[in-house]
Amino acid sequence: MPELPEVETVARGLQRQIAGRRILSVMLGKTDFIDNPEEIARELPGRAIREVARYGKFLLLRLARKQDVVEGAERDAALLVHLGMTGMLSPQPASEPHAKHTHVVALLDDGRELRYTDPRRFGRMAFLAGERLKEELRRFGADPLEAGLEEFTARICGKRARIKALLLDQQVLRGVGNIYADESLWKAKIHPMRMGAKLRQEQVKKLYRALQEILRRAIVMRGSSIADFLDVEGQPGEYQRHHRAYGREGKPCFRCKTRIKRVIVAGRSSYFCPQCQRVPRGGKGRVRRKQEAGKNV
DNA sequence: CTCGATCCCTGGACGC
DNA sequence: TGCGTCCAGGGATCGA
Repeated sequence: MPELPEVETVARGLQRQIAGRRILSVMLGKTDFIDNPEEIARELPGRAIREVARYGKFLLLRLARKQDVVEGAERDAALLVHLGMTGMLSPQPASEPHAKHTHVVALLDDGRELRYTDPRRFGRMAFLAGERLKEELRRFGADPLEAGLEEFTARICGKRARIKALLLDQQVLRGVGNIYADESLWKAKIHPMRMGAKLRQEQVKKLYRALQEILRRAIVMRGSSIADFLDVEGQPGEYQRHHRAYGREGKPCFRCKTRIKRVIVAGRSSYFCPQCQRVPRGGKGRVRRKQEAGKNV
């Protein structure tokens, strides 16, 4: 499940491997996860990949303009790739057989192919340029590694939603997913159902630091490989060994030995320590009472 | 504004 | 062994 550290890992690998290469041709398989397949097929061939960067959970392949376009001043063209749950983007020798679920193949000018494989097709791919690209990027919130404490605080405290939902909301912060949300909440000792706006400044600061530290460490360890994440070279990440909450239901908390619990918050599994991360006073209970009161059989 | 529900999709886990 | 069923999960969308 590629989140910020996994996508950063892939972006760095691609930057090393394919920056400067030119795309010669494109072959498409299933295209239901692509915004506009015809545009991809038309726009990619002839363009050089200037740079590969991460934007939230997106890979941003910044493309040079086509050789034969003299005017038109089409600046900033990019291929946006979201890996979804099971997406993978990696350059391989053209001689290598295509893996199952390979949906996009771009032949590069060094004889390799940049291949996108994605069994579940929860990913997304789009070619965007100029104003459309800017517009798309504007939709997302701050990068948690770039935001200062002040901006982080404003974003977390400015909305009335549960902290878990806020961390997962890409318009609040871009790049955080289920794993790193749970891990940072565990580290900061905050219950996932707490209302973001009701956190004390001290807790917000703790969360901010926990999130940054965890993301940085995870990047160093090339992300978390749970089911099938592999980097560009086909290597799994190592950070899953350092998970303290995510996926540890029923196992002892690393701090207090209490069994880790799992609840659904914002529609997602949320793992937390019921001892270290206390339920907000009245939070859960009040909601339940309200629901029961409204229901009359 | 915020919430839950639903859908997308496939492979893996599980039960018989 | 093999089949069916259930589930995970990021994000879009819709109705409450």
